[in-house]
Amino acid sequence: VRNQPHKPTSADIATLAGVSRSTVSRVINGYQNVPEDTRSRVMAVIEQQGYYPSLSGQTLRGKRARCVGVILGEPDWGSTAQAAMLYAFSQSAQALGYKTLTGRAGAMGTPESDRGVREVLFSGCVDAGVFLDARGGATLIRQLLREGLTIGALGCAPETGDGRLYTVGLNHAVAVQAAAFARVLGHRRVALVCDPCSHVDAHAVCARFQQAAAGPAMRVLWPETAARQTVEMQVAAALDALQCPLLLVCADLPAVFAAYRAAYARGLTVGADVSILGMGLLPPDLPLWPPLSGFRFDPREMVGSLAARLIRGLEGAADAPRHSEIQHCPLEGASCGPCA
Amino acid sequence: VRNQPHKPTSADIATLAGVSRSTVSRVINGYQNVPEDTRSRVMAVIEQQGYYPSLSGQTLRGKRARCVGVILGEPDWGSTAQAAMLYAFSQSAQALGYKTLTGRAGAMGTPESDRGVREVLFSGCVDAGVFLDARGGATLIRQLLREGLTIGALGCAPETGDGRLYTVGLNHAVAVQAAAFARVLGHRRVALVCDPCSHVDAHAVCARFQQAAAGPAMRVLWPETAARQTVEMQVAAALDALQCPLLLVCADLPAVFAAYRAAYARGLTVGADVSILGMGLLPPDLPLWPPLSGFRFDPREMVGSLAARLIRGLEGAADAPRHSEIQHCPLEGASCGPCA
DNA sequence: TTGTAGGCGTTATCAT
DNA sequence: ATGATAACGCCTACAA
Repeated sequence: VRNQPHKPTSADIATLAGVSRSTVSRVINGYQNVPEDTRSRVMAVIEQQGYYPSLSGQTLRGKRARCVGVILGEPDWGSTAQAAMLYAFSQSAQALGYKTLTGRAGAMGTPESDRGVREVLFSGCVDAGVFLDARGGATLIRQLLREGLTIGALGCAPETGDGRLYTVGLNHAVAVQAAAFARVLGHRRVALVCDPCSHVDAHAVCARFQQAAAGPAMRVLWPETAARQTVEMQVAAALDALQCPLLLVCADLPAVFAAYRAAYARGLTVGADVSILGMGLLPPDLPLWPPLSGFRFDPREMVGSLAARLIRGLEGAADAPRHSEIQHCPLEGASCGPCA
Repeated sequence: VRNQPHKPTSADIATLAGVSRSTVSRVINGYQNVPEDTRSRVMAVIEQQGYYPSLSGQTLRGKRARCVGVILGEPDWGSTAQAAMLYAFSQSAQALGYKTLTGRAGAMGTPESDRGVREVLFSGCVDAGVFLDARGGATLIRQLLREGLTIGALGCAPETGDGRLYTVGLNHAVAVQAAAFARVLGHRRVALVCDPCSHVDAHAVCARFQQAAAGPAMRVLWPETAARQTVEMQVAAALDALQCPLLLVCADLPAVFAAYRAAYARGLTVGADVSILGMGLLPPDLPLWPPLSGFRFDPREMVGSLAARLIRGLEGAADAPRHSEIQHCPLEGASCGPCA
């Protein structure tokens, strides 16, 4: 830290404890071959002086930094979701004794963004890098892996082989279950809604739903144009195209919000005129009325799994799975009723 | 980064460019006295080799790290609000060219938490520390200031004198305006709701509202017990104690959510039977129906102001204000109607 | 204009 | 069991 009067160093501790710097280091790092009385004498001085080893010194010397670099995605995109992930990742890493270093973000794929990423990952005080939104970064990530880095990524296809890429995905079977749910309730007119900026798995789950649900008994609306339209436009288009009662299947949080807003704005009753089904990464306890029905994945579980496996891998465990799929759980709401 | 084949150092660049390490350093740091052809030759090698200076080496040598340590508050408390602040702070800092290092958090005031804080701030690769929830940490912060650190803090009284403590607060005048608003609409029965875990300013604003509004024309309910009760309990108590129509003044997001939920659950019409007025740190575009009325402060503006002044101070500007007060703006909703 | 040398705080190696 | 030493990558005062 700059401007600091004098932060004690291991040399200060050594002098005060009447030992050498090596012995202080041995105490800090818990070496076995240091007798109890020496150890306690040194520790006393450390406590009393408020000494903390310098991370710069340690990493320079080649020690593990116990720190993960975090790369955020496009700032304007899904800021709520990304904020939750950043926070959850920091918490998970902290619980495992790791710090996180967050650096410059930007639109993936531009030279400027690549520079920002490398500035963080090559800073020398980071053991691995995590991309909270890897879309558009596949080339960069492969490059970094070739250069020997350990990487974690959200929204990125898992690597085959023994690479050091850790990934996590949603169990796509949720789409089959959601389609069955809609069928049992008798819905015949269904529209899929998904933010263009959403996690890649959201789009995959939509595709899977369409495949599982489409048939003579059910018409599923999911226009090509959805990938370029805001959720508000998608919802409006669905309400214009389909007759009530209809079902909106929302694959992410912005879609859910847009569906509720549009229903209220048009004076439609949620759960009767318009049914809303959530299916994707959704936080618990949304302040919606009526409460949301559907199937949700927990964002915290997702990043928690990534953090845990990545750090286990960093600690040397060879058996940390490179990829995991998280499971959904039902949301017992009232936003999706039987089709009148 | 560990396990990396060979990250090029300034010595490698020097050899390849046919100059000495000092010249490479001069190029990196933009010294003036290096001729253009030398500079471009060195830069070419740097680009081609993908060289990035080691942060550890730089900070060890005494250079500014351009990195701010971020201390989170209690994990379980107000996680949504805190996630938003962490994300917003990282973004603001990044925009100013600073990284953020997030380390172990914990209940402030315990020895274990102090250790975690110091581990981050004394790591040697941090120019300042920011507490996103300084409640309970006043002693520690004063201690750190005495030790010469630069600190930013949310929810902490500003320091008088020329200390290096940067703070930010809400303009309490919002309470006066909210009280006037309630009076104009003719409300006579009012209850204040505020999460016990909320930002300190939320409680202060509540107190100010009570002071500004209480009188023969208006009864303001804000029991002592509120500080120990969940927002759900506070809302329920208010609805039981006061006759409809009544006004719930909500000083934070959990309070707003609880108010809407309770109204719906009891079959009361928001804006008629129950009016809801938001007054505090609230995100924009909440998916509430009817939309929220009230006065909101922007969380991003708050941390943005803190980040900007703190970093200006770190950059050597003597005139960066130590404290700032952010202003509220109206929320044009329909959740607070005239009292029938 | 450029190179040389010393040191920032730490730890691994070697010698005692 | 402990101390001396070198090295990690970088910056800067000084010398050329």
